[in-house]
Amino acid sequence: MTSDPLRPLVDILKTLAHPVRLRILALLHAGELCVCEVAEVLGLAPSTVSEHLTGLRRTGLVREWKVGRWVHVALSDEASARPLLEALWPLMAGAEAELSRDRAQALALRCDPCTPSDCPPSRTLQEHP
Amino acid sequence: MTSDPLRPLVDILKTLAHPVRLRILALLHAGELCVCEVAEVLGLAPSTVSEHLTGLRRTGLVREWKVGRWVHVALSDEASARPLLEALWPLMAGAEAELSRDRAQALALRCDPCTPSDCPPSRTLQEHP
DNA sequence: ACGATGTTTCGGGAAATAGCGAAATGACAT
DNA sequence: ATGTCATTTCGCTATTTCCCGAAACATCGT
Repeated sequence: MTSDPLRPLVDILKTLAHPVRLRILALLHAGELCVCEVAEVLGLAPSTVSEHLTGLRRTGLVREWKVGRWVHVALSDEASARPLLEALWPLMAGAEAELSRDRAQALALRCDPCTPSDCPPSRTLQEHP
Repeated sequence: MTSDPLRPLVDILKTLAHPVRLRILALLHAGELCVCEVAEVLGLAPSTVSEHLTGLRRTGLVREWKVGRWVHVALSDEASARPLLEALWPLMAGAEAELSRDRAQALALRCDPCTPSDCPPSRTLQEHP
């Protein structure tokens, strides 16, 4: 009933206000990943990561699409999300050490030898976007 | 032990991620107020407002100082907070109707005839900063 | 000293959030 | 068809957040 016009902004800020979700966004800043890789890098249960990603998608910060049996995730390219994300990177500068460790681990996963059926489809992932 | 480098940023985002605290910041964008005026405008118990303000002060977004028996509040002018606050106003544009109603009510309070002892010391407050 | 007024702290109850494992779902491979 | 693997949904518990009223503080006026 009470149409609370601040609600959309509050939803976005609440979504941002969690260390795991910030780490996910920083990871995706280096390129797209699939859900299982994110879970592996963060050391969390897949169900936990899935729930975080649901929130990030609900607020339009992230987009997902299916590739075979994997779900790929990337930062949103919508006009409403871009400026907000761009404003976010400098704020995370203080955590660069941890975030670059995350990126390195994602990169390592990506390069691991694995059988074709174990390996999610190729995607871009760079150390320093 | 684990010194979580994202903690400071998460704290700030959590502080921002609440409609009441956003309304307080928007109110203070028009000028300083005392705690009881903020409580009156928002229609909340003074203790509730006090607790919100404690959070805002903890994260360096506002500053407070005593003036007689009143506590005045204003936006922080620290270098760390300024850019963040400046980035915030455009994000709140969608709630301009509600926020300007708040400002108008604060302005009205300010102009109410009141006995000297009931009246907080003078301060600046403008409709459109 | 006393009472009045503004503010903060404290205790508690309701609601939201975070994490997990187990079970359900969907897509591929054999 | 069946099994496997990636993902999501569900049920649950633990923790945190939010709001209030009562009580404690603090400051002013008389």
